Amino acid sequence: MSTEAQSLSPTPPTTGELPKQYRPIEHEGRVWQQWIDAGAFHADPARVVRGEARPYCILIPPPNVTAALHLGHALNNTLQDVLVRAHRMMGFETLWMPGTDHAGIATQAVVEKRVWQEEKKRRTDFPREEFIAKIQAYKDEYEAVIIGQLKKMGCSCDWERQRFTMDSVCVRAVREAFFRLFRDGLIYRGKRLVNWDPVLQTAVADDECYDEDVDTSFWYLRYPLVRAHGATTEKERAQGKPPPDDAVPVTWSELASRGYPGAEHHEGEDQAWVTVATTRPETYLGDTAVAVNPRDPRAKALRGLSVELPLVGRVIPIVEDGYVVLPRSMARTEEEENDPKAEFATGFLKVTPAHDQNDYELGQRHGLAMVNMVSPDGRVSDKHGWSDVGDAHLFVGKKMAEARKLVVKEFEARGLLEAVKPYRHSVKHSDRSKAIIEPYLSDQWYVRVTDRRMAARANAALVPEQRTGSPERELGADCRDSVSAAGAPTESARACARGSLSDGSMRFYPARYAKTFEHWHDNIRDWCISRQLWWGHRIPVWTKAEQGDAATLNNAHSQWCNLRGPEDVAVRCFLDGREVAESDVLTGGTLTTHACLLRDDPRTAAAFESFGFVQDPDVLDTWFSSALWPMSTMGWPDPPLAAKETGIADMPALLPAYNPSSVLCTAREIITLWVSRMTMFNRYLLAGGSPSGLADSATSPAGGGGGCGPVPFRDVFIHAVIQDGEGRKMSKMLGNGVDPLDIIATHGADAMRFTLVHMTTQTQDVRLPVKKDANGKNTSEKFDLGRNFATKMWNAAKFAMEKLQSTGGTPVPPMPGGARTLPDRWMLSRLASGIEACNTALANYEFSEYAQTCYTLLWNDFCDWYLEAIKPTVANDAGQRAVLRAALDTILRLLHPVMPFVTEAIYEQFGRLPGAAVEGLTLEPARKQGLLATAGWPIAATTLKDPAAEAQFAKVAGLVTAIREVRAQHTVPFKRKITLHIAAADAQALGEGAALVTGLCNIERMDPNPPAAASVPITVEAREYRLSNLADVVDTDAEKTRLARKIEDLVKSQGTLEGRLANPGYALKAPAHMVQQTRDQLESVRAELAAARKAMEALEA
RNA sequence: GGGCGGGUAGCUCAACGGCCAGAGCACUCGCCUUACACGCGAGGGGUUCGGGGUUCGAAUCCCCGCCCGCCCA
Repeated sequence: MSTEAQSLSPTPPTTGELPKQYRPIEHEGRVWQQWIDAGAFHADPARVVRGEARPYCILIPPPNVTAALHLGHALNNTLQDVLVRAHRMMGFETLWMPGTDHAGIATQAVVEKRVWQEEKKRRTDFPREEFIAKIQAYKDEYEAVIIGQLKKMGCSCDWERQRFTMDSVCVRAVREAFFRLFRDGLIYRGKRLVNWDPVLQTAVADDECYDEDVDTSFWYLRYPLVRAHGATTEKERAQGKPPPDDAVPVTWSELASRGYPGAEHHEGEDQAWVTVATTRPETYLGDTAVAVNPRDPRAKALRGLSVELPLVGRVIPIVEDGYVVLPRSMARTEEEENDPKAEFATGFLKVTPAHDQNDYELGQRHGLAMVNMVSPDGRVSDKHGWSDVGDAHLFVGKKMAEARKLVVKEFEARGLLEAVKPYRHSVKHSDRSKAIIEPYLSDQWYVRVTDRRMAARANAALVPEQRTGSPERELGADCRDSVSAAGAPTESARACARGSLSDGSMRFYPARYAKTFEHWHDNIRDWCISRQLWWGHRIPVWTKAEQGDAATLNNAHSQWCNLRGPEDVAVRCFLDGREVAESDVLTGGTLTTHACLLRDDPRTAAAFESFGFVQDPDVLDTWFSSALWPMSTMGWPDPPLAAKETGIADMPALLPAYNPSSVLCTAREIITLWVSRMTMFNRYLLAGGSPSGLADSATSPAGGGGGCGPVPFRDVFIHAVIQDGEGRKMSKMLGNGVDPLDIIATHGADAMRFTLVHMTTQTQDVRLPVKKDANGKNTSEKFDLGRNFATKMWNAAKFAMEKLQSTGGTPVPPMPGGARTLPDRWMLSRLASGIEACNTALANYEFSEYAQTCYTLLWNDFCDWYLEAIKPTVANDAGQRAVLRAALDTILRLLHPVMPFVTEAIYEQFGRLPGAAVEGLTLEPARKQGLLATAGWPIAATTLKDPAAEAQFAKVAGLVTAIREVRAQHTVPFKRKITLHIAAADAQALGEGAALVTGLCNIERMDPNPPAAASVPITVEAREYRLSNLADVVDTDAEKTRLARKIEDLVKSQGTLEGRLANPGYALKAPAHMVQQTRDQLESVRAELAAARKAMEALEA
C-alpha cells in the first residue's frame, strides 16, 4: 500500500482542457507522485534559522502500529493537513513531522494473541529477543499500512523525516530523559498498588481499564474477638517477631461490661465477634486490621481489642477510621443515609492494604502491615509476601474465584458466615485481556510528576487568560509579599498571582479544555512508568541488593563507584529503604543500589553485571517515549549524531527552528495522557534552552524561575470525536466503524476530507449515521456531500476553462481597474469577503466555517450566479475573462488545503492557461514545479470589497428569484421566452442588471408598457412588475393561491413589526439604527402588501 | 461524588442578546436548459427539551427540572 503501489495514470496532455468527468482514482496517484517528485512537502529549517521565513510546524500524533487507521485518524490528520497546506501556501516554512508509535501493551497483546492462534504458543515459550523480533515484524507490516493510508489521504508530511518511537534517534531521547530524571531524583522506585492484569501479568494504567457491572454478593463474615494480651505489637511482628500465641478470647459479657450496645443479646460466655461485609471474602487472607468508624457507638467498647482471622490465626488490631461507612441504621446525615453502601454496611471494614486502594490508604494512615497473598498469575500464594499461613494452606494455589468459594465454605462450616446478600457493582477490567483487574502490590518505577518542576510548570505553560487556578494555593514566591496579614490575598495579589501563575504561551482551542488540563495537574499523582512487558524501551537501570555489616557494604559500594564515568552513570543507594548519599558512611543493613546507564554501552553494563547487578526486566510506559515526541523527532539530545545516523543532514536545525511547534491537533482524552506529559518534559528537559538560542522568547526566560524550558506547542486544538448515528463510539466490537480507505475508493480522498472538515464544529462530538453499501461495507451518505462538491468544482473549472479557451489561447489583456462589469465587481467583492472569512476561520480552528465559506463561494456565488450571469458576455469580453480566470484561481487556492487532489488536477491544466493580473488580487505563482500545493495563498485588497455592487446585484437577484417563482408556479416551460413589463424608470434603475435579468430568466423582451393580454403581477421591493406571455392561458386559480399565500405572510410580518414598534420600551431603549431598520422594514412590507392586494383585486375583477 | 459538553426541521448541524431561526441531505413539484441529473429551478416542513426569571427584545443570559454523552475521582 506504499506510494509506489498507487495507481499512476500518465500526465495528461497539456491542452488546458479537462476530461468530461472527475474520477478520483484517475488522478490521486499521479498528483501525489508529482508532489513527492517536486519535494513539495519538504521543509528547510535552515531558512527559519537564517530568518528568511517564519516557521510553521505540526507534530503528528503518532498512530499506534497496532492496527490500520480508522475514521477518527482520518479526521485528525485531515485537519492537520488543512492547516499545514494552508500555511505552506501562506509562505510559512512548513514542517509536518510524521511518525508512528510502538504502543507497547496494545501491540504486544495483539501479537501474543496472533501467535497463540497460529502456533498455540505463549510469549514465554520464546526467548525474549525472539519474541520481540516477531513484534518488530508485525510493527513493520502495520507501519507500512498506516503510512500508506496517510499518503492515500493526501497528508503532506515531510516524509523524509519520518520517525518511530523505538528507532535509534528516539531511543537515545528516552535514555537521556530517563537518565536525567533519575539523576535529578524525579524517577524513583516505589512499592505501590497497581492495576494488575493477571492474564498479561503486567501492571496497566487506569486508561487501559474499563468498568463493567458485575453481579456478585456481599458476604458477611464473623471475625472472633480476642485480646492480644500485651504480646508483640503489629510493628514488631512486621519485623519478623512471631504473632502472639496467647491471644485470649473476648466474651460477650466482657463486651457488655465495656458498654458495647447489644452485647446483652448474646450468650454471655460465648466468644464475641464482629461482622465484616465484603465483596471479596478471599482477600481476608491479606487482612491486617478491622476498621470501625470512631462515631460508631460500638467503637469505644472495642478500643484496644483485636480479632483473630479464622484458619490463618493472625491476630490483627481494630482501628478507628472515619472512612468506614456507617450502617444505615446509624446514619446521622442525609448524605450518609443515601450512601448506597450504607445499606450493606455492618460498620466493620476488613482492611486489606495490599489488595485494595482504599485499604492501602487507610493502612498508610494507621501504619498497618501489608500482606500480599496473591501471585502474579492471580492465585493464592504463600510465596509473595506472607508467612503466617497457618491452616490457610488449603487455599494456596487456588485461583481467586475458587479461593472465594472455598473461603465462604470454610467460614460457613465454622458458623462464621452470617449472611450473603446479592449485590451489583462495577469492577475494573483490563482492556486488553478482559480479565478482572487485581489491585496488586509491587515494585514499580515512578516519575515524580507531583514535583513542582513537573505538574506546576505544565499549568504555568498556559497563557494567563486561560489560567483559572487558585492564586491562594499557587502563589509564587514573588507574590507572597502581597498577601495580606490575615493571609487572604488582596486583589492586586490575585492579579499578580495570575501573572506569576503563567509564564507560558500555550493556548487551548476551544478554551474550555484548559480547565481539563489544569484540573489534571492540580490532582495529579505520581506516574507509574514501568510495564511488565517485552515490547518497549527497556528500563536502563541495573540493580543490586545485598545485606551485610558496615565494612562489607562500604567495601562493595566503593567498588562500583569506580565503574562510573561521571556523566554516563547515575547511582542511587538505599540503605534499608532510605536513600543515602554517596559520601555517607554506611552502617550495616540491606543496601539496594540502582545504577542508571546513560548509554547503551555493553562494556559498562557487563562490568556492573560482573558485580551482580541485574538489569530491570521491565519496559517503560509507552507514553514516556510519546512525551518526548516534540524533542526526539528533532534529534534531541544529540542532533548532529542523529543527523549522521539518519542521513538527514539538517537535523540540527530542527529544534531551533521548530520547537515550540505551532499547534498540536488531538482528541480530548489525550489531554491528560499526552499533552500534559509533553508539556512537562519539554519544559523540564529543554530548560537549558534550544541549542542555537532561537528558543521561544515568550516562554523561556525570566518568568519560569530556575530556568523553565519552552512549551512544546503554542496552540492545542482539540477536535470532536466521531460517533455513529446513535451517538456510540465507533469500534471494532460494535462493527460500526467506517474504513477511510473504503470511502476513498468509492468517493475519493477529497470527498472524505471535505466532509470531515465540514463536520468539524466546536462541539465535542459529531455524529455520522453509518449504513452498509452494496458491497456490505460501512459507509455514510454524508460523504456524498464531499463527492458532489468535488464534482461541482471539476465541472465549474471545466466550463470556465472552455470559456477561457474560446479565445484560441491568446493571452487575455490586462484588466483595468475601472471598467468592470457588475457581475465582475460583485464576484471580486464576494471573493474578498470569502478570503477574509477563510483566514479568520483557519486562524481560529473553525474548520466547518472554512468549509462552508468555500462551499457557498464556489457553489452559490461562482456557479449559480456568476457563471450564469457572464455566460452571454464572457466570450466577447477579455476583461471579464481575466476576472473569471482570477476568480477560479482564487477558489482553487482556497479549496486546495481541504481538497488537494482535485484542485491540483485542475491546476495541472488550468495553470497553463494565459491570464492577466486583476488589480487588487494577489495570486503568487507556484514555487515548485508549477504545483498548486506550493502556490501562494490568495490576498485580496480591501478595495475589492464593493458594497454598491453587492447591493445592486442583490436587487437583480431578488427580481430574478421572483420571476422564477412565477414561472415555476405556472409551470412555464424553461424554453418559453416571456415578457417583462417594467416601468422605464425601474429599468433605468436596474442599469446593467437589466440584461442580467433578461438572461437569467429567459425573458424575450422588456416592455415599458402595461400588458395587453393576460398577465401576472409581481412585486419586488415594493416595485410592481408584470409578466406576460407566460402561456397560452394564465392559470388564475394558481395565481390566486400564490398571491393569497404571499398576502398571508406579509400580514403576519406586518403584525410582528407593528407590535415591535408599538412596544413603548423599544423605541426608547433599543439602538436607534435598530429602530430605524424596523421602521424601514414595516414601510416596505406595507407597500408590498398594498401591491399584492391590488394584484389580487385585479385578478378577481 | 466533582467537572465539562449537548438537547433547534425527518436526519446531520449552523445561528455566540437584534433580518420573518438558516444550510446540506431527505421530501414535494417542474426541468435530460449545449459545465455538471453527483445537476438546474421552485416549494413544503420548526411550541428551538419543560418550567420560571432578567431584558425594549431570549434558541442565545440566569435559576430549577428532565434526558443524552464524555472526563476525573
